Amino acid sequence: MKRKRVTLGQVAQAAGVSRATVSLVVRKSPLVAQHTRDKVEQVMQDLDYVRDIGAARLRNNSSRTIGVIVPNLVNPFFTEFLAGAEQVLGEGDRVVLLANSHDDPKRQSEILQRFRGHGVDGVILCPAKGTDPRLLTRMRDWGLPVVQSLREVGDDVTDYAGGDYIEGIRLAVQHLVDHGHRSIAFLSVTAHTSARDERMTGFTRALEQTGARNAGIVECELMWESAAQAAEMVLALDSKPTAVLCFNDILAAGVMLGLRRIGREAGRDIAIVGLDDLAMAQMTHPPLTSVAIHPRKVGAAAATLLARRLAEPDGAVKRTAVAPVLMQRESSSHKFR
Amino acid sequence: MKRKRVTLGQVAQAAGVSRATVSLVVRKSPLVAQHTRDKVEQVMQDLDYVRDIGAARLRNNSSRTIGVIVPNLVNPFFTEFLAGAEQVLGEGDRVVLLANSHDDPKRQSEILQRFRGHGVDGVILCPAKGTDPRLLTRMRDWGLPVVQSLREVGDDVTDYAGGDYIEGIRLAVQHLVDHGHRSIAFLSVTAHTSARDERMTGFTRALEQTGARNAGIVECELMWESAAQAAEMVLALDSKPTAVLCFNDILAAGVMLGLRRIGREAGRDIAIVGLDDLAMAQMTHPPLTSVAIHPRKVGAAAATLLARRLAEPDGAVKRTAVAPVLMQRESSSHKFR
DNA sequence: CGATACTTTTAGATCGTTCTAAATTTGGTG
DNA sequence: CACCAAATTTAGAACGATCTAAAAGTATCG
Repeated sequence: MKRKRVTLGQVAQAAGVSRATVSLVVRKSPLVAQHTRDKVEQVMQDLDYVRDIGAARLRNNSSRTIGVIVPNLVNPFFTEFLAGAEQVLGEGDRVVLLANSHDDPKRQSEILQRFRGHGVDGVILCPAKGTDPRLLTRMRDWGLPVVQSLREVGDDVTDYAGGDYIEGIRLAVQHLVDHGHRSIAFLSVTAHTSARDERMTGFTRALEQTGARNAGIVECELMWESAAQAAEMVLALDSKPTAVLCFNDILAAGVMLGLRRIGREAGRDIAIVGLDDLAMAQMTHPPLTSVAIHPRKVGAAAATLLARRLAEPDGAVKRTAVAPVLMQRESSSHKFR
Repeated sequence: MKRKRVTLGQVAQAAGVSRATVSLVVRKSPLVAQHTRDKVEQVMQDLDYVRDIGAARLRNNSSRTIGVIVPNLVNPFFTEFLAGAEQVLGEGDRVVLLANSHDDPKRQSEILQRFRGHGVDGVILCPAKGTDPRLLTRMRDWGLPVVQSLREVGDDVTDYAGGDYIEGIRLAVQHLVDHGHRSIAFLSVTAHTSARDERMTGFTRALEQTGARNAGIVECELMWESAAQAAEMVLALDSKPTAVLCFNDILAAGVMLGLRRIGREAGRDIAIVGLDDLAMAQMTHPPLTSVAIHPRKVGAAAATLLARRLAEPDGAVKRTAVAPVLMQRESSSHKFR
């Protein structure tokens, strides 16, 4: 029942030219005369010819296929990122091979092998936590171009696109200080990733710059339930924070929920600020002040970097940082003093 | 700089056997003697051989690649779906080619052509709104197996996996009636998809079964802002609904927000029930009663259906419906009478 | 020991494209 | 009209796997 493919050869025959000529037409080479081009294109239309990119790759080594590996397909932050990358890659007439590493380096390796087998031209990688930096040199040995994104292992060994969390946190802390807060706590996560480290340095640095006090760091898992439970621990801090800066919006939403459970209201009793500015930030109660990181733009930037790398394999390593923007809402709007 | 691929031939040479034998080993054929198998596998390890699936497909016509087309990569409902499909496909050692149709049939066609060019074994399709049913017969002519999912065009012409919205809405209406509601409004969307039609029939049918009154149907766009605005229209209905059933959780969250803006509180002044039970349903204020549709399970089911279809191309058309579950929360917990 | 029946292995064609190098056509010129 | 350069076209060998059909190796048996 499986329909047979229409091949270059069949088109060639029908158009009365050679296979090579049709191939040139397909690839829009300027070598072929206008009137043959027209004829061949007509025939391709008529026969519903579709070029077999796999067969082409066998010869010219370009599959127009990019592997994208994310650690979590349920986290909207990563799906926004993915959407941005897919968009740009699609516009470049490339196709996305998607896989979810579940933040597991072993699975991540398997995925890479699979991608290699499929002949991807390059990979956009949000490295799983605990990824061995040597993975990147192995990939270089394989001749497989990588762009890291959102997270990073190794030092400047690949191109990288990310949000600027250091600046993002500075914006958030500045905002809190402007509203009279002097004692700020940070709700962080247990998992160690570059994303976490970056935020931590951002936090200490911002405190130095503004002169506010570090009211303590509370850690929880990257799930809103866990953050809700952490609310008590935050309130129990000796330094009595008047504001909590959260690792991301999910934790921020969780902590607001937890606060309400114990009779406190974010925005009134304590200021809460998130990071990421997911769509949900506008729908929490109260609406959540958050720093927009624009994951979609980051995804688009990663795709652009990779496209450039493919065009120019030996160019200098490049980094792109998307500028963050503070979105002020009610969870931190009261003036404190 | 591009590293050369290790080929079957090189492995064969190093192991002192023919290419054909190595090919048999790769494909785990029982024909080859244990001791040659061991030797060859050792050599493959040593040389870091990776089988070129593209080249293989050229000969055996199976790329182990599945195209997945969703209309929206930002909507968590679809990303959960995607996660389920990716999971199952990955376990079957297949790989996902992902694309976003942005609910545009034209773009959807282009994507299909591209997928065709890449030699996908099959496609999981959530058809864009306005998809011409003839698309499916065209795909059949191409010999391209499809499973439709979540939405459907044409009548039983392809396999289909979806949530059972009719039953889901019945559960929701029953729940509301059990809590004393007699006059129920429906907040729907303007876009015409099978998903919408199914919910509408579900609604009328559930009303018949329970004897509750249709308090009117309000339409808005599929965005929470739009739903927030629709809140007033709902309250303005002549029939004074005591409960609103919403097309999905996004609209439900939006309408709760809109209600609060005009001084009403969901769960106290009016009951709100959503559909889908996204993660956000637990984080709204108040927490949202919703009917879980389990998009991840639907995605997994779609992948399973497609796998079966590939194994058995001429089997009977099959449908899978995932059973919905009511998740009762505070947005509808008060008893009315 | 030769015939028979497996079990393993293999040579060589093949999939649909692109590449290389050469052949052919076209056009201009003296 | 013969000749050279430029423009166009092409034959045939790749690419890396799998398939077919047949060859080579082993064991069993009378």
